Amino acid sequence: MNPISKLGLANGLLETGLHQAGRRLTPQRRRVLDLFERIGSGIHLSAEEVHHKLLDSNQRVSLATVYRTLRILVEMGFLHELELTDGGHRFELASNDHPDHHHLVCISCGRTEEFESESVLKAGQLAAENIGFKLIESTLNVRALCPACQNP
Amino acid sequence: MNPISKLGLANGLLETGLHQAGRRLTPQRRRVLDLFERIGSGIHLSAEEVHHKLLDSNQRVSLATVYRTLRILVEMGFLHELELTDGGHRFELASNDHPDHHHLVCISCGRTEEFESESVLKAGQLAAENIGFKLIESTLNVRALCPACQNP
DNA sequence: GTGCGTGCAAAATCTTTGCATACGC
DNA sequence: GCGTATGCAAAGATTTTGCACGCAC
Repeated sequence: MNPISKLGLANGLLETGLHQAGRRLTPQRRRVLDLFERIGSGIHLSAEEVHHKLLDSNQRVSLATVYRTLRILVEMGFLHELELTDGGHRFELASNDHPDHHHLVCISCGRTEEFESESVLKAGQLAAENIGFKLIESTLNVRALCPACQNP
Repeated sequence: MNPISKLGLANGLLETGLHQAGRRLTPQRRRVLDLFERIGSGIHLSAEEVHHKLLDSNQRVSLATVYRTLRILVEMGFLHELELTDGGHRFELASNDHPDHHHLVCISCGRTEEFESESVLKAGQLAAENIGFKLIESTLNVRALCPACQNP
């Protein structure tokens, strides 16, 4: 799966999904999703960072529209919204290559790594079933100290 | 372990811990921690809610002090800071009865349940070790649909 | 052409901070 | 008494909203 085909695929899905919801495919919405696909999965951006990166590429999108678009893309499943321990929310591409990955965050320097775990998925599924919940997704946030911050 | 003895214990720990850090045990700090102990573990409050509940009990503490105190209590390990999917941050008592518990959140109505899982803990530990991180704590957030919201 | 989406600026939230006063130690 | 903590109000940071215009359909 090369970047070109992924990009085309996602744009098609984006258009279809928007139209089904009575929404429109605008250049701004395409620009936001394209940005995430260009930088690849596993990168976490804040709304502010998305805005700046777009401006850097000469793609003018207002910050308010970035916020509105991020919310829509999360709602449609193209992006995941992350709640790591620092301030504002961050967003990343919801990639099929890494369907259910988790985050390790260094509480000292903020360095973030990702990992996957089948047993975490199963444990979440089991816990949900036990009380009649239907699992949608689960994310494990591990707060830790990275090697550099363990030996200052 | 009854509520009285727990309350006394935590207040002693609070005082000792504060003094070790050159800080002081003030009525405001005691009020915030007492509130969390009165309502018990497993309840998640926002700063705003803490403030209102204290006012309801005729315990005047300014909102700014609530924020400052919550940060200190988290830092000292008396409270856990949660990042569930809705807006602001929430806090809960860090109870020894439930050392490492996780959260199931209904994305439709916000209903929140807790559960524990040894395998989640192990998976986080393993992932941290693999890249040389030292685990501090891990929390699994499961987004799901509760029974009521599955059958509207 | 219709009506959703955008940009702008203002508003709304949520949280932190500066400073004078109060009080724990 | 010394120096931290508080309360208040103002500032910051982040996110949302109202409105007129533009553009996707």
